[in-house]
Amino acid sequence: MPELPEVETVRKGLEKLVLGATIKSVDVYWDRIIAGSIESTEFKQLLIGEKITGFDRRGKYIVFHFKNWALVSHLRMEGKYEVEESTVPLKKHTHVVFHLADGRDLRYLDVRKFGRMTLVPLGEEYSMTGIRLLGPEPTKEAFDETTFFNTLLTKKRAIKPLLLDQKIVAGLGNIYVDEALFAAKIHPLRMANSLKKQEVSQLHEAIIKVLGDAVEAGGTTIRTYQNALGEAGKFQVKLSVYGKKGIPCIRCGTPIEKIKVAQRGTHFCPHCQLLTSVQ
DNA sequence: CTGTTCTCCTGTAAGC
DNA sequence: TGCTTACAGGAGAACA
Repeated sequence: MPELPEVETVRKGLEKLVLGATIKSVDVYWDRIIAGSIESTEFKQLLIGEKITGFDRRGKYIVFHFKNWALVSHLRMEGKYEVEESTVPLKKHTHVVFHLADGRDLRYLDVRKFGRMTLVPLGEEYSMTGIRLLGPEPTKEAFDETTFFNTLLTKKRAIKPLLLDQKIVAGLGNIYVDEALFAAKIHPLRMANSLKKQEVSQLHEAIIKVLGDAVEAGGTTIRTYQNALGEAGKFQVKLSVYGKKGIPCIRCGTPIEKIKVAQRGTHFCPHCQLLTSVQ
């Protein structure tokens, strides 16, 4: 599933392939993909003749910029964009097609139909629901360690679901949360307000590193992209715990365990990530 | 206000 | 072999 690194890779791919393109018409095959107050009928009308002037990203949201509008797109679990000549037959699970003036299509596909795109007047893209309440980007510059520590002190909740909440820090999903907690040697069920300053410091560093490394890995394959956006990068990222149930921990050899935390599959090393805080 | 559970979706894998 | 059931999960709504 796309988390921040994959979304950033998709953004770069879109920039490379369709920046400056003009939309000739739009087809929507699954109305619920189009969210917000502008519904699909109006959505299709308003985008006719609009030129894509830029692509931005905030957390896991991709923001298309037009002269008068912004299109905020969230891929959720399995959303993806593809660029094809408009003569190429549509694949199964194609829900939105932007026909471009140059004869190509920008197509949105999504097997589970969880993804959403919202059209808003230019200038309102960062104040809309979802994007407005996002925490800082997980970078050294934007993500302040002291603020993070102080926020965690006020939260009586397990650390994993808290990190999945995009209000604390933007961009983490189920995979990279497990990876960051493993890197910081913190058990996913530890109460946020029980974490010591040193642990929060390690976690802060791990989040920045895990996501940063993955962004870099995604970026290395960008040149190989032709039509599909955001797929190739995944192969470059090597994971330590996610999906490694039963496999020896790379640090201590103990088999990785899988449990459920807040309905999510959660992977951790029972030896490196102790629940009892004996530090 | 805070924290938890439910809901949306469909393909894949497991179970009988 | 073929049917049924469990599972995967981001984020917003509904609920406690």
